Amino acid sequence: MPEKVLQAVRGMPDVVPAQVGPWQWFERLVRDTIQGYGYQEIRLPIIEPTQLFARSIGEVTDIVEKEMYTFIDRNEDSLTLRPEGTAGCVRAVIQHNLAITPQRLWYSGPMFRHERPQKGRLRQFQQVGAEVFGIATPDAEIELIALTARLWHLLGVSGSVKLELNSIGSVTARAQYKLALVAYLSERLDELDPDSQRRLTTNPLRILDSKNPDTQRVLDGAPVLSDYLDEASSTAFRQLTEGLDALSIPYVLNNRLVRGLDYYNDTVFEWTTTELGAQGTLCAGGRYDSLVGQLGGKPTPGVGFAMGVERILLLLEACQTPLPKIEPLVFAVAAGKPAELACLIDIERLRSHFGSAQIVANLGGGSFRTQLKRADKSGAHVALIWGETEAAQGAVTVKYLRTEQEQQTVTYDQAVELLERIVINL
RNA sequence: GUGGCCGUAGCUCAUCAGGCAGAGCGCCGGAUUGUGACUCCGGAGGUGGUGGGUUCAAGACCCAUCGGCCACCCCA
Repeated sequence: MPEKVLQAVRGMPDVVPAQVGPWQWFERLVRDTIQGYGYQEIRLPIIEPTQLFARSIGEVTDIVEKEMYTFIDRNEDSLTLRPEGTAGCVRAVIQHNLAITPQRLWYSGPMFRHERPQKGRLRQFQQVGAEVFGIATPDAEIELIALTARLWHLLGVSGSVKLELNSIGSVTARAQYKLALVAYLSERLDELDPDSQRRLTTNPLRILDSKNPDTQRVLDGAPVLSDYLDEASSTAFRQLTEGLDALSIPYVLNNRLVRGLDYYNDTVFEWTTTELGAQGTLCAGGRYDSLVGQLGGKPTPGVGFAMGVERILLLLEACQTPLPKIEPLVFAVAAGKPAELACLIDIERLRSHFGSAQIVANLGGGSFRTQLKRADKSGAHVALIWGETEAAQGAVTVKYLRTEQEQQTVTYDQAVELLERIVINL
């Protein structure tokens, strides 16, 4: 079966130019916002030793068991395309001793999970994450949540997102709770859905966020995690909610929110939306005070979150958030040999003068009519015209494409002035 | 990984009781040989996702495969 057309790997789509506008806008906004809180960017490799993920995410999680892109390289080492960002970030922090003093870090890039693609779920997807190392107090959580809340506001989606919060306590508290939960659910084994029955032995806490209504009904009578929290966890959680109250950030307490990765303790949170169907989690995170030590570093508390960029972009679309348009300032039109050379020289001068404004040249010749059609289609504010007449008098014509203003034939310097007036009004 | 729906021009979609494929938009050219958007005229573009089967005949029916969508599972 000769495959005629090579196509992208399933679940790993291209982002074509027509779609790239929202990406760039989002990326800039996120970078500025995160760095505005004093977070520093860290750039991490896409591939890590398989062991790193097995040991951090948890051996019995779905991610490690069946979703990782793992391969043996030429040195016989087992490597894995990262399924999430925290593990690699922690590895780097340990390797470069970055947590001697408290650190705020952020990163972005592609993650890989072999799942069946659907809306808001891809095999290669983009995440932006932020992590705080060396801070054991809940002011770190408050800051991270405030940061994300600010982002939703800036993106114009704050009306469509909801913050869910929980504390899953310390390792020992959770172990005790797990016993109680298993004891309770074992009594009602036949009332649980098959998936939950299976998880009773593998990962009982995950039963809590089962979507099965019958299972949820069984859980109504189950022991509650918050009853098992020790003093320190309860105090920290109270301080967290007090901070959010002070900032008027609304949240919903969800004592069945447990999260899928094993390394969390105490705080876990999720920003969700109902606009995107089944894949409603936009951003999620929590505290992981034992992970650094567990991976061989000096015991250092950590908190962080990761957000899924594609999902947020889908939400922007659903909310019809208006995006700033980027259109060319100038489309340059020229005809006739001397005029083309004059144009060539002048548009380079314009680019030096106007910096980041788009100055688009016509390529490949064509009649004036053709070139002006291209100018119009480009969305440019003005067409600058170099023709025989202009060349003869060392001038250029400024033709306004978006307003009723008359076109003018002027000197280069005057043209720059006219363009500056447009730039100011943008 | 499981289940359901879907796959026709660059895009949005028609057609059909199985009889050699169409529209709108977009694109290119012209009316307007130095002036875009509106209008008019003309044109290019499809081995009907791919491979196989049934049939005199298949884009339409059957199977497989690839891809998309939706849900489950899981998660960002």
